[in-house]
Amino acid sequence: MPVTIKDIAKAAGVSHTTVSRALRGHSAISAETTARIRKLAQEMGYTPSAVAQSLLAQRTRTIGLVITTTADPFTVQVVGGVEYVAQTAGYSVFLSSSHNDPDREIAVVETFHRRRVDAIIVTSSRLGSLYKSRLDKIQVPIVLINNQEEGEYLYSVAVDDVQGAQLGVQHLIELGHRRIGYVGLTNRPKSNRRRRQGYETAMKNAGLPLDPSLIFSPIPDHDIFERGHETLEQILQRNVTAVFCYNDLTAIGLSLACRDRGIAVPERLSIVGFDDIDAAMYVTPPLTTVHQPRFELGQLAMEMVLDLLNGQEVQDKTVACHLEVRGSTAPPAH
Amino acid sequence: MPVTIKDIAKAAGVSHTTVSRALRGHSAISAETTARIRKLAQEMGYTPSAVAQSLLAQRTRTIGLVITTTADPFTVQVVGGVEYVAQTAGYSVFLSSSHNDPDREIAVVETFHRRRVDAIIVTSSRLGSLYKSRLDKIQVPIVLINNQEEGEYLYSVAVDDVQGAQLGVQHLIELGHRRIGYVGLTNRPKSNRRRRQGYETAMKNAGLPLDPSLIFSPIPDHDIFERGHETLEQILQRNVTAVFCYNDLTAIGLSLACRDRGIAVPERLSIVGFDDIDAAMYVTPPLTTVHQPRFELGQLAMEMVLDLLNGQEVQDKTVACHLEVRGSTAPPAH
DNA sequence: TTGTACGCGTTATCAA
DNA sequence: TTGATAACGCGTACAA
Repeated sequence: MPVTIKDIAKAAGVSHTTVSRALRGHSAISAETTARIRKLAQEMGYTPSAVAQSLLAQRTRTIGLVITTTADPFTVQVVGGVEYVAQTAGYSVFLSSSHNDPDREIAVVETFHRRRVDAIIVTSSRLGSLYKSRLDKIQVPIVLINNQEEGEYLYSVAVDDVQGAQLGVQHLIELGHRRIGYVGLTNRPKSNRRRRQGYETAMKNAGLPLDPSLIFSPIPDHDIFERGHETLEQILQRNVTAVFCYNDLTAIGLSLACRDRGIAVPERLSIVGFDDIDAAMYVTPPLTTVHQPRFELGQLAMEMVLDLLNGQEVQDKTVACHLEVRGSTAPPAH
Repeated sequence: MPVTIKDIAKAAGVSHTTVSRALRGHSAISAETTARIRKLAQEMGYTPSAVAQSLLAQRTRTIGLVITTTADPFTVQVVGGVEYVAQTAGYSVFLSSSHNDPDREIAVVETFHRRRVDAIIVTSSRLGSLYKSRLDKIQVPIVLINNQEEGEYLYSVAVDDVQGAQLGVQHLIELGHRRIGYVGLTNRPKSNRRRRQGYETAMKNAGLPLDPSLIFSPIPDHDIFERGHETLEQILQRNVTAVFCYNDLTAIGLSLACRDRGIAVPERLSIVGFDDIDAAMYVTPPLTTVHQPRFELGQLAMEMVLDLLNGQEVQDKTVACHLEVRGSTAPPAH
């Protein structure tokens, strides 16, 4: 059993109230007893119980962080950002994985509620709408990262998909490409729509025509190799010199298909991805891609939590991406 | 404020004791009132407070996990393993980074102690010995991962460096290599000694001579490129056809130096690493390496914690590695 | 300047 | 079958 203020009180021959005050530097305690008690506390190895303090204060200085899985590299850096800000502000972080399983995600949130966390941060949830119905029960602010669901008590921090996609497509345009394709992903409808919108904006801004036949939608069920091959077939028929892909995995699948088929990247086809996952740097050729500031997303989410807990007004935030130019893009061949 | 059993008691016109019992399925409460109270609790959105339960039970069902940084890919999978087992067993995990800063590491442990975690798991700590002195204060089991410090209350789970290194060297021997070098790292003395021991065992088992001039020790201060070049110089003078490296970063540095110098890998020099970091798969050629079962390390550490909390005897554990054969090894040239 | 008494939400003991 | 009371460790209003 850890040492309590009562133990110290007994040892010092004072009441536990005096000990409590002395340790907290209360002005109404004589300098002498304060010093004596502090020395004693030090010697006895006293550490206050955050559990008892939490019960009394009705506040735990704790937040719950829900991630999909630690195997997802995206998630990991977000965790770093959240934890960094939390630690600096004196908050502790509960971490739990949902493994992309809605039931587990509910269970995790339930557990956080039992633990009386002061706030919850959720990354890449597929069921943001679920929270709306449970929010009256969990009387706690919930910040969603990269998951824009509307609704009261629901706050969000997200990457600027439109701006990011625009950046990637502009890069291709500046290289001299004119027939640029968009390779989407239908099982992420919202962000897919936004990234496609960024693509279209960039095309329009450059005065390039929007050709619907240049929008490709691989079948999500297939693995990235199959998808890459299928998409490549279509791309080759369309006489496209460059493509912007919904994400890096899609882009890498396509790049591998090109290698299989003997299509030179970037000479014959330039490819731009989105996310900047670790693999993007290591594939051959290294992938030009739109970088998501993951650590910053985590930081912002936690800062938003702190603001909310301080009773401040907050509004949803988006974070700008930047472009990582690598080896998968070049001017068109002819 | 969340709903408490007192609120329910008031609404049901019974004492809070009855509510507590009804919710916990105590046998001495009539089936009727039990049903009535449970229904009420459901409607009012009651969730018991783990904080209050913890205070009473003197047990939080919480553990603290100290990592270096989320930027370290090794760490991340360990977290996954710990969290998986913890969640299954009904424990919640506090996660905190030390950023390899001893002062922060102390602060983190101190915070965990304040939170009254039931146990602490520490990955890749450089100051395991620090815990020995603080252990009387933190009356809690501490499990170290990949950091074998001896001492009471200190438990450890670690990868089997000797076995792993042996595996890597055996592979080279089976390919037909006879002059095999060991590239060490002096700033990790303990694991370096064990991996070197595995190298020596494998050589001896195969009846090969142990030539001290085949042991290379790059200067740790230099970056991996410099180290790679320096080591390569020495290797070329020694007429070695294959090397086993302390870790993947060292191996990759060497591989890059080979590319710079026009030394063909694996034709002219076979290279084996240790760790199996993500990059190992992506470099050219992909690195043959000894895989550390990171997730499993985390699982074992948490299982050890559960055993300890159940009052069972535990002993330190090591986990076997396996070999990932990729493109950086081949039979010797001549 | 210090101490007494109470309450935070829960469970356990004892009594009714 | 149910209820009153105490306790976990701490902070605070009030009293001395």
